[in-house]
Order: sequence, then C-alpha cells, then structure tokens
Amino acid sequence: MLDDRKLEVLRAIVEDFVSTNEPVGSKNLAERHGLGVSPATVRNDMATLEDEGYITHPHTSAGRIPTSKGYRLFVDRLSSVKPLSGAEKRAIQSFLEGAADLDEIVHRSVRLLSQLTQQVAVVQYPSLSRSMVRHLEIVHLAPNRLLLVLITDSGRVEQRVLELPAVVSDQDVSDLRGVFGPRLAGARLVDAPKALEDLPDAAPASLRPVLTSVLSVLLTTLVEHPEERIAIGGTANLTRHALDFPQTLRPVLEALEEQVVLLKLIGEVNDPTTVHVKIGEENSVEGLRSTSVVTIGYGQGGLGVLGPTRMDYAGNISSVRAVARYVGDLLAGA
Amino acid sequence: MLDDRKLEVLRAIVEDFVSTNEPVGSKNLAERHGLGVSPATVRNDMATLEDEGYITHPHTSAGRIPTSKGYRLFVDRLSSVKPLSGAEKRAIQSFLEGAADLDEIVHRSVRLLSQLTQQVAVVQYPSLSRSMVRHLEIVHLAPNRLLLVLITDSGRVEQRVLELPAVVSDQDVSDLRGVFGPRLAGARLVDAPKALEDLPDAAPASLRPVLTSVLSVLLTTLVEHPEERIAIGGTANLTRHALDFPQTLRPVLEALEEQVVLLKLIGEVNDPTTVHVKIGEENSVEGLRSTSVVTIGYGQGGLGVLGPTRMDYAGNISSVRAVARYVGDLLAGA
DNA sequence: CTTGGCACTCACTGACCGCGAGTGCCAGGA
DNA sequence: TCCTGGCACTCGCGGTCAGTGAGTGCCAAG
Repeated sequence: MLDDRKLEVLRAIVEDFVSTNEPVGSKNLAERHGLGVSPATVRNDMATLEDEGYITHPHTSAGRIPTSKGYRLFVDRLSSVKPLSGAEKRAIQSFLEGAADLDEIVHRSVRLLSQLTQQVAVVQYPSLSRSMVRHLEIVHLAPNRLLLVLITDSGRVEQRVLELPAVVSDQDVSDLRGVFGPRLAGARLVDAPKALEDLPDAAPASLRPVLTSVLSVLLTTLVEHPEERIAIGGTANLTRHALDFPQTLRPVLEALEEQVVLLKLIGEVNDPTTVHVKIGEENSVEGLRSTSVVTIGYGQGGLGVLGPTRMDYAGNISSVRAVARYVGDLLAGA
Repeated sequence: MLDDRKLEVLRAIVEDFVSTNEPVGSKNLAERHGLGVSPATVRNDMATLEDEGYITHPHTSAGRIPTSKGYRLFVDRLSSVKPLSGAEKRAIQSFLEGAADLDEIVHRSVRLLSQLTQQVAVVQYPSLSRSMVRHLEIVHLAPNRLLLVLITDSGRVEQRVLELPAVVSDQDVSDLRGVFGPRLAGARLVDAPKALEDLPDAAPASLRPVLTSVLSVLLTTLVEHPEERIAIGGTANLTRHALDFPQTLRPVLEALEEQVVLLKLIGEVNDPTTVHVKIGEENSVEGLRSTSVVTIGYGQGGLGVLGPTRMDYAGNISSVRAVARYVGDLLAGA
C-alpha cells in the first residue's frame, strides 16, 4: 500500500510542515526535496496518503498537513535520530555540572530542557518510593511533637510534623532513633513496611506507643502516599507556537497547573531506555489533545517536554534522552 | 481642576471599562450612572480628564479608556473597599484550615487567591532571614560529609550538603550539635552571625576546623544568600484576558518564570498592614508594563496577584488583604 | 506507472461602502 | 459661568465583491 516513495513523501511533508508551519503543496515538495518525480506524481501519492489517513488538508485549495496518525508513522519509522551538536552536548554538561543539591539539579534540568527544545519542560523529582533511605532524623520539637526528616540517596528531604498523644522524653526520642536508624538506612522506601513490620514486638514496651505513632506516619504519608514533586518550565514557549493553539492555550495552561495530570503524563512510563511519544489525541489528558508529549524515565523519575503536535520530534527525542542520561548519572553519583 | 463630578465621571469610566472591556462613551455613561447631567456635559468633563492624562481614546470615534494615571487616581481616591462576601470569607477559611505543613499552606493559598481574583497569584514562602531557628540538625552522612538541616519556626526546612576537608568522627558531630544547638535555637536567622561570632574561640581546639567549615556554610548559604522560594498559580487566568494582552502574553509568562523578578515584585514591600498596587508602567519590571500587581506582606513574606491593568482593583485588594491575614495567622500559630 | 495539461476550488487580499457610536464645537439659556 | 441640545465630522467595523494564485483532481498520452 505504502511504497518507499510514498513514505518519503510523508516524511517530506512532515519535515516541511514542521519547519514552515504552512500546508505544503505538491509543487514545492517535488522541487525542494530531491524526489525525482513530477508534482503530478506527488499529488497521486498524496491522495493515497490522505485516503489512508496520514495527511489531510484544511480546505480544498490548500496544501497538506500531517494528521496525528501521520506524525505517529513519522516518529515510528521515518525519523532518524538527530545527534546532538557538540555545542548542545557541551551546553548540557556545563549547565548541569555546577549543580549542588537536588533542587538545583532539577531546576537546571527543566531550564536546560526547555531551552534545548524550545518547548515546555517537565521534570519529576526522584520518586520517593523508589529511593533508598539514607537517613531518618527524628527531631524533638516540643514535648509532644516530633519532626520526621527523611533523607534519601537521591538527595530528597521530606519532613512531616507529628503530633503525639502523649509527652515523650528526649531519651525516648533518642531511643527511637536507635531503633529506626539501622533498619531503614539503605533500605528502599517500598521495602520499608517489611523491614519494619516486627519493630513493635522487638522494641521495649515503654517505647511502644510512640513507636507505633511514628511508624504509622512513616508508612502512611511516606510510603503509601508519597508526595511526588514536579518542576516545570518554559511555559512562555507556548506562545511561540501561538498559531498552533487556536485559542486553546487555556486548557493547556490549566493542565500544566495540575500536578496530578503532569504526573500521569510522565509517570505512565519510567523505562529509562526508551523515549515515549504521545501525539495529539493519543493523549489521555483532556485539554492536551492538541499537544504532543515526549517523555522518558531517568531511573528514579521521569522527565519530558510538551509542545504542539507540530514539533521537531527527532530533535526533541534526542534532547530528552540526553538530558535524562545526564540527570540519571548525576543523581546516581550524588 | 477636578471637581467632584469629574472624579465621579472618572470612576464611572473605570468601573464600566473594567466590567465590559469596551471603551465607554458619553451617552451610555450619562444614562447608566445616575450622574444627572447630559452627555454633552459628560463630554466636556471627559475632555478635561483627557487633557489631564487620566483617560485616553484608542481612536477618534471610540469611547474613552482609563490610562495608568487614571487607574492610579481611582485606586488612591475613588475606590471604596469592597467587603468580601460571606461565601468568600467562608471559602478562605475552609480552604486553608485543613492544611498541615507549610507546603500545603502555601499551595492552597496560591490556588485560593487565584480563584478568588481570577488572576495570577504569587505567594512567597516565609522568608528565611526573618524566621527564627527552631532546630539545627547535623547529620553525619559519610566520614567527610555532613548534612545541615535547618528548621524554622515557620515550618521551612532547608538543607545543605557539606563536603569537609577532613574526616570527622561521630563524636565530633555530636559535639557540634551541642555547640550550635543552644546558641541558635530561638534566634532569628539574621541575628545568627552575632550569636555565633565567638564560637570558634569558645570551642575546643580539636573541633575548630570542622566547626569553622560548618559555620561558613551556615552563614554563607543560609544567611547571606538565603534561598527564597515562591509558589505561583492561576497562569491560565492570563488567557481569560487575552484581549488585554495583544500578543504580549509571552513577556508576562517569561517574567513569571523568573524567581528573581517575582521576588522583586512582592519583596519590594513587606508591610503587612498596607496593600501596595503597581499599575502598568509604574512597574519596574520590563515585560510587566502591561500588567498591574497588587501585593501585601503577611509577616514573614509577601503575596499578591498580577493581572491586566484593567482589573477589579477594589475586589482584588480585599482578597489579597484577607488571604494575607489568614496566612499570617496560620503561620504565626503553626 | 508516470507525466503534462487543464479545469476547478477556494482562501486571501484589497477596494469600496454604509452604518453608527462617539467626538468636538458652538450658540443659546439658566 | 456653566449646562445643554444640536450638528457636522471622524473613523473603526462589518459586509460585499472581484481578482489572484496556490493547490487540487482527473484524464489522456507516453
């Protein structure tokens, strides 16, 4: 059905349309890309491509533009990986290497990614549940208030204030540290319940009430409902493509304000080896139907970019992959 | 120069224009607001107001719209405080009262504010420098690495990783805690340098090298360059006023991504008793010249909203003030 | 299967025009 | 002195209309 030349025509259409943002006609196409055939032939191929649903035209006398299905085919089979330029590689390295703490790494990544791709960038903080516990600090704020500070190997620091039913002594708190510390250090947070299950039995009776309180907070808020965080940047890039969002900018901005939505977006996949691309209507999120999303995992979380379906997929895929690799290394080494 | 009626005309123009977003003409104005004079008279007044620079017209045959100067006069002398409705008050209370930790308070405030005002909302986290130290925890991550965790009375938790030139023992770390703890607890962060200045001399010699390292990190990154944080929300509201930003949405979005800019915006004033309003060009930030900003301090930081100059100043001022009061109470009580 | 030719479609542009909201000015009246 | 009705004028807006040109679909010949 689709011979090589037709595929070539589709690729040419996508590439032209992505760079010019104008429906592309048969004549220009035949000229600019060395297809070696006449416009009429191209027209025939276009007709086939349109029958198959890969392209469409806005109106009768206009050129063709790719459909989501067309972009999908392009991404899957036609786009070759676009290697990053030396300058880009250097930019990534120098941009990220000065970063000291986690916040800085994440924020720089977001900025970097949005600048590289000229799109909206989204970076998830290392997921708590997949992190390992480096240290659990218990601070005695007031006679009946504790502060739990959980530090993970990825550098995240989470804290929870804990209101106790009874007053505890400094010694109790110190004992608590001694009890939790060894069991948790080095354990993955998902494994925490197992590592801690026999704790109430093993501990001295006097410590038991406060211990169970702490345990329940720990398990409830940190393991069962771990707080995922997300950084976002480059929203101004949306206006760059104002023409692509015919007054539909609002739903996109609204979606970007919903943590849940974003998490769904980049959390759906976490495989660090493959880039995932969602195009237009493939997107499960209402309001992002006019956008495409390129995501990848970096090990302990996900990151990606979001833009109009008319985006430079090859370039964005490369950028996303490269940044993910650097971020992954950085976090693993930290 | 400007008698009472002229002021009344200006107020009517501002109110009409804010609610309809259309240049307002003399006839409608004389009819809708009970001015008791003829359109011709209104026209004369308008001419004066225009001479004085309070209003202008887009083109000859259009109605009048207020200038920044006009809005300024309106805000300063003509707008009466618009009390919040009972529903709004209840909304604020119920919206904020469930919040447990600082993050939640801040995020809910942002959302609340943006919903109340239908504008972009900005809330600064309690400023570190003006907070009091509740606890300084020193965690011994590795032989030569320490983690400083600073907890403030406002609930902020800041951490810094510290690479030491030499290996230290657990005992050293424990000693450090003992040395820093008593001096810092309860002290305001700005006062920390003074509270700690004699520390190197007072401490045992063996501890001195590591102590000075910790001290310098503490002073440098937490006192001299305290990291200010900011939450932002309701950017989608910008599209609501798309007509007010004739393709100038981009600079606004760009400005909103710059922490520095935002801090400047809401950090310029911190007086919790007065609302500050910056209108259009009064704004020092390039790119926000087409917007107005309503800010107030809440005690340990600032918050505010940003929108088109054509905004409901009276309503927004009330909302901002009310939210600031609640947030201030909440943080003081926490 | 490709190609040149040809008739057709239709968005886009600019010119033109009438409508009407709004203005500025003026002369008369309280 | 100030207000008012009247009046001529301005000018953006919306609608119509014809010309242009890029692009298409189809067909017959190579």
